[in-house]
Amino acid sequence: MAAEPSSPAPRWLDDDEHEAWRSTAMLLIRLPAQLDAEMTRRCGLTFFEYSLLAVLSESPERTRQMSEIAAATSSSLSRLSHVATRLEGRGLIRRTRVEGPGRRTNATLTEEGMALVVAVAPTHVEIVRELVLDRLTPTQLTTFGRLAGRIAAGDDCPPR
Amino acid sequence: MAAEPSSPAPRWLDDDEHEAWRSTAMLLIRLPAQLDAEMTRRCGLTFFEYSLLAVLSESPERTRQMSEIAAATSSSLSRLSHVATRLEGRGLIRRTRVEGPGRRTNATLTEEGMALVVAVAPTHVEIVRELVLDRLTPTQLTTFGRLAGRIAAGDDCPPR
DNA sequence: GATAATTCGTTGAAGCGTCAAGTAAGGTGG
DNA sequence: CCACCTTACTTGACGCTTCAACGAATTATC
Repeated sequence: MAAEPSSPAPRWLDDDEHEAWRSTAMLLIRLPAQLDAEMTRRCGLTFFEYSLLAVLSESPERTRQMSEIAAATSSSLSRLSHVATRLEGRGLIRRTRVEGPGRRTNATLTEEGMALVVAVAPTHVEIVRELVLDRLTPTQLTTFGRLAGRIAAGDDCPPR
Repeated sequence: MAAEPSSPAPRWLDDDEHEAWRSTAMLLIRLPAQLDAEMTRRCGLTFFEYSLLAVLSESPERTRQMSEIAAATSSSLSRLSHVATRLEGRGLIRRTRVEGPGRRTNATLTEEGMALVVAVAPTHVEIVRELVLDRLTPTQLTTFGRLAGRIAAGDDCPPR
């Protein structure tokens, strides 16, 4: 469990970097937990579940192929499949095999699912405002979004 | 599972807000997963485990009370306790009851634990650089850190 | 000086995500 | 036309986090 293969003198963080990293780490640790907690408490859906339903609600026919949803939500197909099983059990979505070439599966938002998305959407934006957007000025927010995007873009993101 | 008690017309997001939120959400979803994956792969420790060991390594006597560690790592006491059990099993830390008033427990970094921290620290900073710091210019990084801190500060953080 | 309340920590069960393997449906090359 | 590869999705087992309940040690209350 040693370090990397022959490390060439580590570049330690200077004070500015250290401070920036501290704040960033704090954000990464706390925000997701807060968002998820509030969503679950006030909407009965995890953040990921809501995202999934929202993606479907914006899709033609409220329908989309599983692998497309996975890409849209940055999740593994496996995770999506598990969550879809649960949401299907709750009657919020339905899965159907797509006729034609390949082994494709579509997920469709049911009426109940659509009703739920409509019902909780206001609460969702409110939570996002409380915990993120309203904590910065519009100018700061734009700046933050652009920088966050640059970090997240991760030209790499190795083929997981 | 309806919306909030009598919602007063939701303030939907404008285009700028929407874009900022998209980037932020992307960051919150991807970065933690990437950081954890790299840490586990290259260091044999999750990010949280490393943080815990690092906190101890910087403490006097390499020792600190459980509840203090929980606060320092923004984790629940329960989570910390489970992780401590595992790390203790690996011989990286040791727990001892504190004599005196109250029911306090100290965690101490063992020699092996300290050796591991020293060994993987360079890899840890390298990962942080690759995935975060080196993706922005120093100026951008400072700005980003300040804004992240403002969001994460969350004067609220309701009594969970 | 018992009862209750507070603080601190552990534990077990349940839920969710990941990983590795399996399944399904077509395509490709020999 | 059959062995093999690729893409798309599912499944089961395992590990980690959370939640709720409990246990330990002291202090406050009556």
